[in-house]
Order: sequence, then structure tokens, then C-alpha cells
Amino acid sequence: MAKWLFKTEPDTFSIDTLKQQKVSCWEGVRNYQARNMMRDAIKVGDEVFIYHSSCKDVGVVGIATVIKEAYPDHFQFDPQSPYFDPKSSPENPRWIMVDIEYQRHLRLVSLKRLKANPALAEMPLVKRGNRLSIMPVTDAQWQEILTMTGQF
DNA sequence: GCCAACGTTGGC
DNA sequence: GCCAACGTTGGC
Repeated sequence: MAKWLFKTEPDTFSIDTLKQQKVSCWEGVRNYQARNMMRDAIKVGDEVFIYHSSCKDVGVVGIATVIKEAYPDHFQFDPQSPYFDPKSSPENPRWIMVDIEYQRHLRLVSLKRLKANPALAEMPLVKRGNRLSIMPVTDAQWQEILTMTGQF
């Protein structure tokens, strides 16, 4: 099973919200590279690090699993939604989402620590100017980050 | 709030 | 197909 990292702004949707809901769709991905990964590679059973961005405590905060593979993100059709895309249509949807299920919180592994770890230097996350909201994580990187939590 | 980095758009 | 302008992301 593959492993991934999903970014979210906790002011909009946090790991705590996911825990309360237990399951959630992952809507609002509006980047072609991220979309293509969801479409082509993200499968039921894959594990996902949840990452909090644009907030006080930036970093990896928990784990979820994929429970539903790519299907159309209906927010793209809703003019009231911030994720509305006027160029998309139900007949030819442009954007998709997956569903995930909460697994557990992790003790925060801050971006600062991720950047300081040479074993993680190849992660898109720690590269300069990174903007990818969904990215693959290798088994080795996954284990390294788990080790950094001290929780395994 | 600032600003660097990046993706997208659109004129040509 | 190039590339400048623009909008967005995201750390700080």
C-alpha cells in the first residue's frame, strides 16, 4: 500500500475535525499534479499523513486511511463554494476527491524538524517553494517521520 | 501582513 | 509555443 501526505489549513479543516467526523471527503484540491495523483495512484487502504499548514504549529499531526477512491468533487459545481469552478460541468468534471477515515493523532512533527532531517531532504514538502498539497511519501520517509514522533 | 515561489492565464 | 502578468500558496 502506498503512503501519502495531505495538507490542510486547520482553520478550515483540522485533524480534530476529522477525528470528530471519523470519515470525511477531501474536497477542494485544485491543482493538476495533486489531482492526477488522486486519480491514478491513491487507493483504498493507503495511509495518509495529515499535515497542518498556514498556522501556528505547522507540521505532521496525524494519520488517516483512504476509504474511497477518486470521484467527482461536487463543490466545483456550487457557485456558493470557494471551490467553485465555472469551467467545470457535471457532464465533464474537472476536479475529484477521495474519502479518508481518521486513524490517530501523532505528536506534532514540526516543519522545522522535518527540514532538519537529512533523511527527508527529498520530500517535496521540505523543498524550497513547495506548494504541492498532496504528495507521495516513501516507506522509508514514513518510518522516519513516525520515529520522530517517538510513538512509532 | 509580507513576500518569495510557483502555477495559470491569455495575448501575441 | 513563448512569456509577462497575475493570483495563490504558505512560511515566517
